[in-house]
Amino acid sequence: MATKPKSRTWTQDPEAVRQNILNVALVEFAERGFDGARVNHIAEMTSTSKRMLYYYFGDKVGLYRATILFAYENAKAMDHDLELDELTPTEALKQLVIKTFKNRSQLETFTRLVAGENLRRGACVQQLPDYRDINRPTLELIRKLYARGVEAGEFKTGVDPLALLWFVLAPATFNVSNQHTFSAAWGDQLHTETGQQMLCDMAVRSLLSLVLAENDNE
Amino acid sequence: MATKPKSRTWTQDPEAVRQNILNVALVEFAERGFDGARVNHIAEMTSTSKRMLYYYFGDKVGLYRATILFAYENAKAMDHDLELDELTPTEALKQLVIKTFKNRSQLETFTRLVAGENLRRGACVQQLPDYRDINRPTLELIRKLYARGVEAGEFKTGVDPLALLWFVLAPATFNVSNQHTFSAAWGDQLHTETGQQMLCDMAVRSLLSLVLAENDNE
DNA sequence: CATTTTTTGTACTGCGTGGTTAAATTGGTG
DNA sequence: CACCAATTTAACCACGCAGTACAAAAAATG
Repeated sequence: MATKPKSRTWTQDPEAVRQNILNVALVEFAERGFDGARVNHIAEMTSTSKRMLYYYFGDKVGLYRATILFAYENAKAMDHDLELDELTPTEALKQLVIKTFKNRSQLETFTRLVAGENLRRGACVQQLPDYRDINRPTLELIRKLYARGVEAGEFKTGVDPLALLWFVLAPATFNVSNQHTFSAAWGDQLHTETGQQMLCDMAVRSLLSLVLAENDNE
Repeated sequence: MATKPKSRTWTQDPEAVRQNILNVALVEFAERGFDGARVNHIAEMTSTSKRMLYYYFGDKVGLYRATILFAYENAKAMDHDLELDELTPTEALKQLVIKTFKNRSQLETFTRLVAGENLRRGACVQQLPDYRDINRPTLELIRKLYARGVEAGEFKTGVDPLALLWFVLAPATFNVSNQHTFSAAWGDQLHTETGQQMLCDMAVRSLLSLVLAENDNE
């Protein structure tokens, strides 16, 4: 596992320990939620001791806060591999929906963490000063993409980019964060390989229907 | 407040007590999640004592289970006031989306409870024998509606009713269960009166785009 | 009224929790 | 080595938690 600070320079150590703790905490908080998470359990899973959690993060809430930021950094790192600028607006939007949809199900941990934070009514993220900054690029991406589509005559005017973003996130998020009650209620056909393919495809089409100019096949 | 049997006659009313407990427990579980909920706190809010919680429901999990069933019963009661049979399929589907969307935001408590249960990976609902039965009518409703639409030539064929249901629930659910992180990230314009109106309208249009026959533009 | 059965209140318990105390260990520097 | 500051360990604590023991009071039954 994480090779413990047995090396010489202790100055670099704290960061490795911090990362180790955050990685473990992320899993625990995402798995059990803030209230369900146990500091003791997190401590046991790290390669350091409980005292170190408090040494570095103060208390449970402090650790939780740091974990959320950590999770967003991780998640945002994935966003960067989107290369949408070279595609036509329509194709780019399509890809964005698909990527988002697949990302969220890969990043189940992240999605669960966010769901948990919503259950807390965003108590934590509201107090993070740079939360908006973290998320700004996402909206900016869509805004530009939409503007490009309008300019190219592919998209109709008057659509709110924020609402567009909302409709990109909604299916992708719901797909993960409600899968269990949905499957339990009506079966898990939609959470098979082919089911997911279908949902993703439908998500694309339904979103495009909101932005495509009317005269598309005329 | 519920005038409890203080000194005099017992007024043997087990059912009322049960209901009272469930109402309080629903709020607590929805508010704080299973792990965050406190049996003591629930007890204090009822007009009876903690002992009765255990008398009627065994333990915390038992109470939670009963609460979930209770919440579903409450929620399903609202579903019944939909009178879709007299509308055209297209209009009926439209109304279904709108009603679902508005219902979910009214039933925030219910939605939060479900979100919490998903964080538990549906551990509870999976063990409820009649969970599927409870939810069956919802899918059945859509199935019939869709069949009616196909028959009337308004809907295209080959659409999975389950996926349709999924796309009815996704925006309505996301709207509630992710509102806090979304607002914190990009502002709350979408959660104002007009914003909600817009989202609801877009939800309708995007869903219809999935089912309407191609020859829609008269 | 005596007896049994059901419903409620009081007071408690054992344990796991978040958090802490205080000292030991380590590496760097003279 | 002596010394200091950064780090780690181990034992510890107060408290809140889910759950219970016990039985009084009300109803049901005779």
